[in-house]
Amino acid sequence: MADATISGRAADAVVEEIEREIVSGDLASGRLLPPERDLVARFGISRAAVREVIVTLTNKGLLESKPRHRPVVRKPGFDTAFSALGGIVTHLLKQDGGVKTLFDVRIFLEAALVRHAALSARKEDIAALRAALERNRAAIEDPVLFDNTDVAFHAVFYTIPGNPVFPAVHQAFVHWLYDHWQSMRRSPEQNLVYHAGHRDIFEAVRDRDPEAAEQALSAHLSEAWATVKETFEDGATGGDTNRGA
Amino acid sequence: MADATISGRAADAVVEEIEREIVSGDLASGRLLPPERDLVARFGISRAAVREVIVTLTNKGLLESKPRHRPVVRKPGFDTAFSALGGIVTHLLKQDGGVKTLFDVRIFLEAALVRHAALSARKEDIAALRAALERNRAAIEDPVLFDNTDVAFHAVFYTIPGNPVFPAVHQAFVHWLYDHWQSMRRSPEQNLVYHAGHRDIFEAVRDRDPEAAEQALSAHLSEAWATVKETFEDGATGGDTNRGA
DNA sequence: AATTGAATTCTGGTCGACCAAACTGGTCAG
DNA sequence: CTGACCAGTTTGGTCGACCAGAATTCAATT
Repeated sequence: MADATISGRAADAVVEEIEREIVSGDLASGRLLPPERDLVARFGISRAAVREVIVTLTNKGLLESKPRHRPVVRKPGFDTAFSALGGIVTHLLKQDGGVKTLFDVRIFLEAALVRHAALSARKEDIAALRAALERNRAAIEDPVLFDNTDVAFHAVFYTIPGNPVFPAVHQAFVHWLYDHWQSMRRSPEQNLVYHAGHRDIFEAVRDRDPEAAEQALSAHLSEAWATVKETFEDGATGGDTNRGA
Repeated sequence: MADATISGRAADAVVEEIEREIVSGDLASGRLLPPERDLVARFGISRAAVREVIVTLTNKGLLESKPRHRPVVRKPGFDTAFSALGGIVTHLLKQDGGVKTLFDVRIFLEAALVRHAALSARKEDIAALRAALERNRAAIEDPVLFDNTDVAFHAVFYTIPGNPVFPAVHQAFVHWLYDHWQSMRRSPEQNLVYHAGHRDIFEAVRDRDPEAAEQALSAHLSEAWATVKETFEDGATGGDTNRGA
């Protein structure tokens, strides 16, 4: 499968070995990978092959290699996994309805999360939402800060299920959509509207009304979409996402 | 970003260029990538660098390179994106509660999908579900076929929203969980139970009852989880055992 | 003694050459 | 005329060497 990719190269065995060592903790996260030459000696392969191994592991997200430095070991987390997607998704977004497609997914997922929150949020969760909402309100005048608090507010919903995958997904969404999101520099008036959306969502959740919460979330994001959309629909292809297969 | 992650190398510029060409269609999907030497000549870099480019693109999922053959261009799709995750997720699953974490996500997402289906499935969708259910019923005696029809039944829900991301996600789930999934499920009696679960879900969707649908799905998958769980909980959650392969 | 800067060494980046498998075509036997 | 075999070419895989930037060390100066 994914590991054995499709290769048959000598490098592959080494890739698996290093992967094992990283996962098992023999190569602790944060540590530096041994110098390429050491690996050459250890595995009896050429430097080029080692190099290939490093590139592969880097792309897999298990290593973080800066231009001229030793690669740093990074134990994989779900967030790591999603960041590995980055490259491809970036291109997918450029294709026809890419952004809309992704945004739709976000709406869908977040609607479910909000519903879930309305049904099973604990007191602490509600408190966290309230706090995030307040910070969001306080930042209405500050474009940048509002942006951050906006993201933070939504982020809370991704943490409520307590499953590490959701925050990772959220992070990925933010990352991927950030450019578009930002193209439409927000005005205080706009922020006011968004904040109102957040408030509606919060209140519905607080009142334990899943339907209303989902509805509010849906309305809020659809609204946001309508605004974002304009930023890159100067002459769009018109194709509307759906019905792909 | 993925670009910037490793960048600094000469190879990076080439990676971006090739990426562009693939996305733009200049390098059509299915075609073979030009020989490495051609690229060497064209970009004025060494063979090793070209090689690195190819490895990178392969890992990104834009190329499919078999051991001793010319790489094949693969236009990225959302499915491609998820398959890129494979390597990491495979390892994540081996860590402590990895499988459960992922399975929970599946339950969560699929519950939302089922609910969505109950609310907005079209006639064709219902018909597709009915057909899938029937095929599933007919296969109760056949372990392998049942497996396939089981997956196929669930798959229908992922297609209903009409967003290409969901089928890709489903495919990824199946891929990642398949091993565990397969460790058990092989008795007709068990299949009977599962089919009943499917039927309950279908009927709820058909009757346009989102609550019941979600409930049925949740029960069905939780049940499946309970069974799957046993297949790898012989010793348990705590110590992470192995080193082994 | 502390600091700084230059020389040394270490390490990653790049390259060109060599090897072996795959592909091509052309020829010869049936 | 057809098909299998063989040689030449193409092309990917591997390697060792060389280059340049980064880290380290150590000594000279303040």
